[in-house]
Amino acid sequence: MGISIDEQIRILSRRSERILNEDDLRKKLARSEKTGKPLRIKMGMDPTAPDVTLGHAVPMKVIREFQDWGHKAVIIIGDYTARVGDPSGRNETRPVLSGEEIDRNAKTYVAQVGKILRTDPEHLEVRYNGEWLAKMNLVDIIRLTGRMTLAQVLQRDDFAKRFSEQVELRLHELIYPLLQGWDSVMIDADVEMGGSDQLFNNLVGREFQKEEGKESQVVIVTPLLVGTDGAIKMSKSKGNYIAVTDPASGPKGMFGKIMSLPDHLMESYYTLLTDLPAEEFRSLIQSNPRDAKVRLAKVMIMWLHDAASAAAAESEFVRTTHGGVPDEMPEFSIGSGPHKLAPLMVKAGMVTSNGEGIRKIKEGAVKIDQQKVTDFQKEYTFDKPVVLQLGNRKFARLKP
RNA sequence: GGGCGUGUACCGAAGUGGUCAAACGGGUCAGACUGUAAAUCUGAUGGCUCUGCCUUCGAAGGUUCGAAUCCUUCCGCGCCCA
Repeated sequence: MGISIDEQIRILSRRSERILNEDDLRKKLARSEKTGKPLRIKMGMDPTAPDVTLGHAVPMKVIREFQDWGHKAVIIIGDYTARVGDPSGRNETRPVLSGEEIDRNAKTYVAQVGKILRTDPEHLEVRYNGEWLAKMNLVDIIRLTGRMTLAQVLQRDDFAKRFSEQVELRLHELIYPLLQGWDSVMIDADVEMGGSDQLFNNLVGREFQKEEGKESQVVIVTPLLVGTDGAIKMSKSKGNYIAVTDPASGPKGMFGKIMSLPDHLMESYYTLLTDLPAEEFRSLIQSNPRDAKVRLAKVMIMWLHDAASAAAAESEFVRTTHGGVPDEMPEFSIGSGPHKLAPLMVKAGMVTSNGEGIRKIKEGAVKIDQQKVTDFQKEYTFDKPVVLQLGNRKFARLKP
């Protein structure tokens, strides 16, 4: 394998907010090296929404390092815990999904995770925690809850906060960390990865393993990636996320989303999501933020798509920001007309109502074949396809 | 079971009889600027056959010339006491 343990720790530290604890990790790594037995690196995924985001990608990149050193990722799909709802980092109760929704989401996870992780059976094991949680009966569950006190559970920051602020806190939410901890026992995790908001949950696993007379897992938490709003943690439910499966270009594509990140986020994105050396991107960010962001976008797309898509996304971006028109856009057959423009904009999905379309025309935001439209009452007849444009990001080809 | 409180547009939050399609903030969209879609400034943001009309303020009824605002019932939610 060739890399010293010191070197491994150094590499891991780039994305580690905390390692609990480092000595244990060193011991595990050393033993694994000696025996050739890979470590089991656990990460839980809550299938409450179908997208794996760049937020998940941060701990997953760490897992990928472990895989590259010969260890095994164990991804736990929380099909059962999703029925409970992880309250991490929330100040409100998470909605509980139906079984079908969860299953549907869970299925797509494996493919998405494959963009980041090695997926051969040597390096990846995917488990559903319903596998063992579904078998527990009431007595088992009551015993599990008896392992912790209320005071211990309320140490968790968001629980404590909600409790003291008199925000709703349901009993089932308190059980969530216990279930997640039990997962670690069941799969014999050596290391559990997660965002820093998972710290408490992961430590429960460490504790439970010890109680069961097993070797305790090491807990590594990564910094939380801030979402596209530049303010709060990237999360599916807040809509401030970039998904690993987002298209490279287009109005909702990775390139555009990354370009619209506030500049001050670039350093953390470079650090957490790329492997470029810090000196390199720091100086680029300082000297030319615009180019630094383009570079970031391209690196991300090369990673999650491919080099050709990255180049195409950039050229499309440059063209459209300079008033150009992209090669590809959605097409709509509308018949020759006559048509008023606002309803066409609705049909093309650019606006949600005629009124909004009319407003946009009045604002001077609408163009047909690059010509600004000013009269919202005017009726148009088309004998050949035209490009309808709102702002410089939304395009549709209208065919007679 | 008892008490207090609460339900307003995408979200948060004002409004306690007419001047309310409803302040303000956030978000979103657009305009200007910019070799970033960042930042900043500006505008828009219920629907429509758009200088007017229609439908909204948890639901249903009611009082009134007139209700988001008052009354009745119902539903949802929060906390406290038991």
